Amino acid sequence: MRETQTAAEARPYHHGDLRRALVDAARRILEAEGPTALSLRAVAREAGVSPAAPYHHFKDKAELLDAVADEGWQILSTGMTKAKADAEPRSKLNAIGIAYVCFARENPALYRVMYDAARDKEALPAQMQDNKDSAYCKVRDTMIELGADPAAATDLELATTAAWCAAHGLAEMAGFKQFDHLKAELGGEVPFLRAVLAHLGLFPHGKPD
Amino acid sequence: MRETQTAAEARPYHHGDLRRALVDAARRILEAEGPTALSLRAVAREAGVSPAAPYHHFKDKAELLDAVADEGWQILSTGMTKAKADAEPRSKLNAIGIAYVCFARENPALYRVMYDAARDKEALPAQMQDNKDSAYCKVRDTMIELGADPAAATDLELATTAAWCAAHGLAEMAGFKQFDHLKAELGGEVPFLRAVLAHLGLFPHGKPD
DNA sequence: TGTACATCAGTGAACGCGCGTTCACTGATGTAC
DNA sequence: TGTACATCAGTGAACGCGCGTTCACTGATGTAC
Repeated sequence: MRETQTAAEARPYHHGDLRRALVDAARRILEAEGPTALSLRAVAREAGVSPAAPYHHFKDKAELLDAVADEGWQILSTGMTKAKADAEPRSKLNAIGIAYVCFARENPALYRVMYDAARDKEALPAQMQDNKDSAYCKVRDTMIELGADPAAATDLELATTAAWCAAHGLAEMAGFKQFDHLKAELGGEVPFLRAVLAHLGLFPHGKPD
Repeated sequence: MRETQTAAEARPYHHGDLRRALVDAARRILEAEGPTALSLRAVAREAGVSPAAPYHHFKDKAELLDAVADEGWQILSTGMTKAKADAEPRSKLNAIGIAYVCFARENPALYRVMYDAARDKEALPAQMQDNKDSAYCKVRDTMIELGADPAAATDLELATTAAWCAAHGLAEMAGFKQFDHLKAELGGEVPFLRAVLAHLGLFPHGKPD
């Protein structure tokens, strides 16, 4: 398996799949040192190539970051799909919400890169609204399954947006120390997340747990 | 009025209130060029002093940023107080929420600095939980006024947190192009914000408008 | 009221740093015949 | 199957840049006598 290769490891002159290796290296840096450490040079270093090598695979730094962000959205989408499949019908939306927030909490640096990339374009990635499998459509379709009226298009979009906002807000806030005592009181981070989402009304949960 | 002075303007060797001028300069840069342009040197330049001058007033860059963030929290708090005072009793919470989101949307760069500073400390500013006049306490107290049980401490905190998350999430999402058609359909940005908050259930509104 | 002097709040030059990007190059690969 | 050659994917040195911070300094201020 090549994707966990580190800088010093021997490799032929031609890499084979440097593009892939660079994205992986970027994710390793994100996890270990956070978003501020994510420079093109650092990524090349981590992948064990010269600072110029990435330019054969990405036009510039932004394009690399876009690729990293893209992968993040895919992973998130997969996690949401799985969470939905595993949940009982009535708690599907709740499960998706928890999966979303947990992804953000487990990959905070990656999550930030995803949103920063989106902010630069002033748009969330196109796959969100168009792609049938996108995270956005998953939330919307689940709302319909739970009884939302698919004919009331504006209302449905507003509800989906509201749910997304709530999850995003919670994802960004959940790390603050202010909430440590609440987490302790409720028995952990996930119960805390569930409790906050429950207060947001949008996330009905069937039988708890 | 000194606070709008620009770099070239004549001024005596001793500035008078350089600390104030630096914070103002930082805010001008934020508004004009965004958070990535906010370097210590740029702030000094904008204030019309040498790059070393700020060090007589701030230990380092982070301390200047903290001061900027602090001012942001104060302005936000003031805006929320005013919004609450102006609203009818039953729509006070809704008014506070709108004021919060509008502040963030009108000062996006400042808002980001505020949260980045908080993230670095892994805590929202102390004034939030302790200070009777803080934004956090304002939301909580308003919830009590609207009928929340002040004896159910955990539940009250969860509800306040949920409201905060929703507002923060909306504040960060509202700028994306995806929502342009919703804003158009609903007649502007503020109606859109109201509609999303309404879906979040936490923000009861008395008579609309 | 004047003067000596400590203190304060600036200056401007310099430091080392890591960054994104470009360039001329070279080693490896694969295709045409 | 062997060879010529175009193309691809690397190298490594160099570019200019702006950054945060430090330093020895100096001009202005205010206080003690």
